[in-house]
Amino acid sequence: MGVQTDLREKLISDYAKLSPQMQKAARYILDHPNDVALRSMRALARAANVPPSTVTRLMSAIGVETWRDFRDHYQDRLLDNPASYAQRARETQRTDNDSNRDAHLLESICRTEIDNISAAFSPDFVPHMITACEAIEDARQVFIVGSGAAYPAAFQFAYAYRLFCDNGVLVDGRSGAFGDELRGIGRRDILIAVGAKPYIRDTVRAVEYARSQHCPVIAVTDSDVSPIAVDARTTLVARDTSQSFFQSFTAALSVMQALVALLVARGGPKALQRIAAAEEQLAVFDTYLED
Amino acid sequence: MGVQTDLREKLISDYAKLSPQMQKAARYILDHPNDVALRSMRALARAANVPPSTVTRLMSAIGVETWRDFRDHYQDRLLDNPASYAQRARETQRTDNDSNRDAHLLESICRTEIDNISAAFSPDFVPHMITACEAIEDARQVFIVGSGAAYPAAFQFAYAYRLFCDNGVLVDGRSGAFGDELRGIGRRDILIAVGAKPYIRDTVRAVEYARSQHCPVIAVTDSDVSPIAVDARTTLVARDTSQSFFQSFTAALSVMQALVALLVARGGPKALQRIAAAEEQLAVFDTYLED
DNA sequence: AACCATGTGAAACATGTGTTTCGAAGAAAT
DNA sequence: ATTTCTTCGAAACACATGTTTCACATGGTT
Repeated sequence: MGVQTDLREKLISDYAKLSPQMQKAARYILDHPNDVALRSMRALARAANVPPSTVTRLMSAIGVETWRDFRDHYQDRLLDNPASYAQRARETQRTDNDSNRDAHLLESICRTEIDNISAAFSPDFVPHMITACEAIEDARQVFIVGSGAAYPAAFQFAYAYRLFCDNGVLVDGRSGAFGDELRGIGRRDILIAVGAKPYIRDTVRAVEYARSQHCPVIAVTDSDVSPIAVDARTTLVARDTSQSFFQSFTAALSVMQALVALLVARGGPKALQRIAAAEEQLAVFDTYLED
Repeated sequence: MGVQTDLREKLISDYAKLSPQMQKAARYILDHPNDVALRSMRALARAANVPPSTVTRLMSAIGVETWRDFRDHYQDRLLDNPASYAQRARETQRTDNDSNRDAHLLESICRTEIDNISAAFSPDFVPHMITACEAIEDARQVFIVGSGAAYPAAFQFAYAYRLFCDNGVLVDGRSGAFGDELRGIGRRDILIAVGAKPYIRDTVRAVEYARSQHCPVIAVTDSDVSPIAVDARTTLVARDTSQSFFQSFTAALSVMQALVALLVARGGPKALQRIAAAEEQLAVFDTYLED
């Protein structure tokens, strides 16, 4: 029985009693354990935005003699836990009892999610993404529609977009019917529609309505031939392959986030300025917890 | 420039052409690859019973600029940052002219997202996930709270959970204040709280209230020491590292989806049956588009 | 023999490392 | 207001690190 329990636990349990700066260091260590094993103390301190002395002090605060002891602990941990996917998969398959079936499922989910995202961000994807950006930048109003499981992705875009542009409209059917929210949509607007099979009727109808009003559509969907993608200005394909019964909208969410990031990057300092203003406003409303 | 294939191969193939002392160093490196990642060059030289200059010479003999490059390579291997990562990153960095900046950004976003998901599904994560499932299965009511950028993840879980269980409550502050929705929460319930830095006050307050009512909490957050995770029954850490200005809740969404998948898997055929019923109901309401 | 070529390790070097010290700044208590 | 007490970061420190330099040795070739 080791005298020292796991240093990570110690760090967590003592966290509340540490001084603010030490908390910053402790938090960085908890969030980036590999940095402890692989990088120098000073480098870690820099990354955590803390002077080196704080880290030394943290060591004695949690009862560790020297940084070296601490680092050795993390190095040992790194050597014991091979992070390799292949190795993990092999191990879980080797002992296929009941408790490991869950682990195997999670492993499989993880791989699928990564595959989906990788596929979404293929090189062919870039020009479509840029086209979408241009369309959004030129639009008078930006409507976003996504129902059911696709709603999170639509919401995410609308939420982030609102922070630096005020011409976004999330069409979620909450303020009355879909028709109300889409009123006045036209050729100078853009509709971003998110959805995968099984396609939700409301979403498809919104797309059809927009098309009838000559409003171009950006489709974030699971296939180039999805009903959402018919006659779309651009189609961003985000696979929803899932290990479970449900579709996975992880890739779609990721694409939406990437779209926002790209818009901000193209918007330059002006966009950043607006974001700063929005953040300040949120701070005024006491939305966030102070550190 | 030719991308370096695995340095280990290079070391083996050139072994015969090296001078005796360099062979001694090379042999030690081949036998103790982890020493390269974790120990210093001088320490490795001592262990190999060779002066430091020999190791430096070995570096240039195998065409590596500096010991640091060599060590980084071995560190990446230890972390199992698949070689394809580094390779893809270098390729995109290579063509870093102005026209490709967007492509580079997207590439970088993709890599970060994958990192986040990988980190979230680490092996240590499995037991926490199982604990969370058990807590949910035993709970009378399942409250889900997540504001701002975390809302998509919370919504996603609530939406999917509703398809096979009817004791889920999404606390979104829409039907009145947070307090109303949390009314009656107690020790037999469970609260799933999603949030990352900067922490939204309402979410933290919901967690504190739940705790004050002795209701256990499952925290899906960005750190073990997040205010949301204080005294939590289980903490599922989902990093939100992002290339853009915004946090990325992709990993959190993925974790929530995995939680649902696991619950269904553990629920067995009964859960599937309920899902089928729910789907049928949706079909009755003409929600989906028929093929 | 003299000569080059090559292999080698000790020492020098600038920089980086982990730790300690010290004084300032602020809060808490008297 | 004065005194503790804590927290903190800059600077100093002694040592380690990766690299380069240089002198010396060895062995082979003229």
